[in-house]
Amino acid sequence: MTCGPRLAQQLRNSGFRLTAQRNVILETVAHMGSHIPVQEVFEVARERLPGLNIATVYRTLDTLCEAGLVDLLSSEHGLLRYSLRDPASPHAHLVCRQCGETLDIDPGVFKHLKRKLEQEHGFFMDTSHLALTGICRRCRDKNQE
Amino acid sequence: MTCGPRLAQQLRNSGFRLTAQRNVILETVAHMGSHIPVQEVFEVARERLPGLNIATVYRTLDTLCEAGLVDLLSSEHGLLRYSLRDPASPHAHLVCRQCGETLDIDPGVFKHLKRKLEQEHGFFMDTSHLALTGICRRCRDKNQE
DNA sequence: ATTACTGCAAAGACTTTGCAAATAG
DNA sequence: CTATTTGCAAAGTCTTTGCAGTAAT
Repeated sequence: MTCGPRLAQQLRNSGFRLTAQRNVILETVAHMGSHIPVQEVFEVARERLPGLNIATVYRTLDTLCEAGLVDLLSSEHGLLRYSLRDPASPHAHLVCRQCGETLDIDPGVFKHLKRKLEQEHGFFMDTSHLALTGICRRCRDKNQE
Repeated sequence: MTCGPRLAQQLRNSGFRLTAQRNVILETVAHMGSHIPVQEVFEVARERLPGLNIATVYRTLDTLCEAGLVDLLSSEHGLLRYSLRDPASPHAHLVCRQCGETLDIDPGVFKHLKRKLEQEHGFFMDTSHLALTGICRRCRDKNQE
């Protein structure tokens, strides 16, 4: 992956020290996509850094948030979930409330809605890392059998 | 309030017993609006039912979910939040991430988006109790000073 | 009379914190 | 060298569960 070093540099520019733990955690998040629970970051990162402690993962993700590298997202059920913040390709997710599958979509579909909310309510909607809940086709078909 | 008895009846029709605790909790949720954390339901309900235990509130809200009377929502930070499900007037919220103010809006604005997601991704979006994050006009103006 | 429901207390899950040892800069 | 960061363990929060007593039907 090419974004690892770039992100690490970005972290240093924010005045944080670059440690092995932060490096691995950052790369882990970068590889795992979006809406990742802390526990999963921990499990994957620990494979590369066996001594890693989960408290460090919590602290590091918080640090990465401060540095603007990841975002803390709202979650379906009391768990902290993070996503890599990627200004180059903002995106949104469709999460099936039945099977949990998530689809990444282009946030272009929100243009119409966004404009409408601005005009009608003076509200400027965040369209990056938005997660919409619903039912995917497969589950829906299954339910109708 | 006129919806109390109606909701209680609905609970019974789902095969659950109607107890004082459930009655009070149901009315509490009905009065408190949306995105209410469990702890707040507990505090308000306990004023009317001093012996009430918070475990009962957790269990009851779960029951009310099963009965389809309330919805469990996704929350900004590891807390369970519920909203009354009101089939007569589904609605969505615009939440300002800066001042926290929430605006209730008509879910009609999602029609276009909903259709698009169905056509392009086979995804059937939930449009009741949706909460969108963004910046309200007031905060935005303030930020630009 | 039955069976579901509640309160209590204890356990569980997730997250945060204090502190001494380790390490980046 | 110095200030940050880490691992560990302990504490803190929020949520769930077992069980005996209570109440709804």
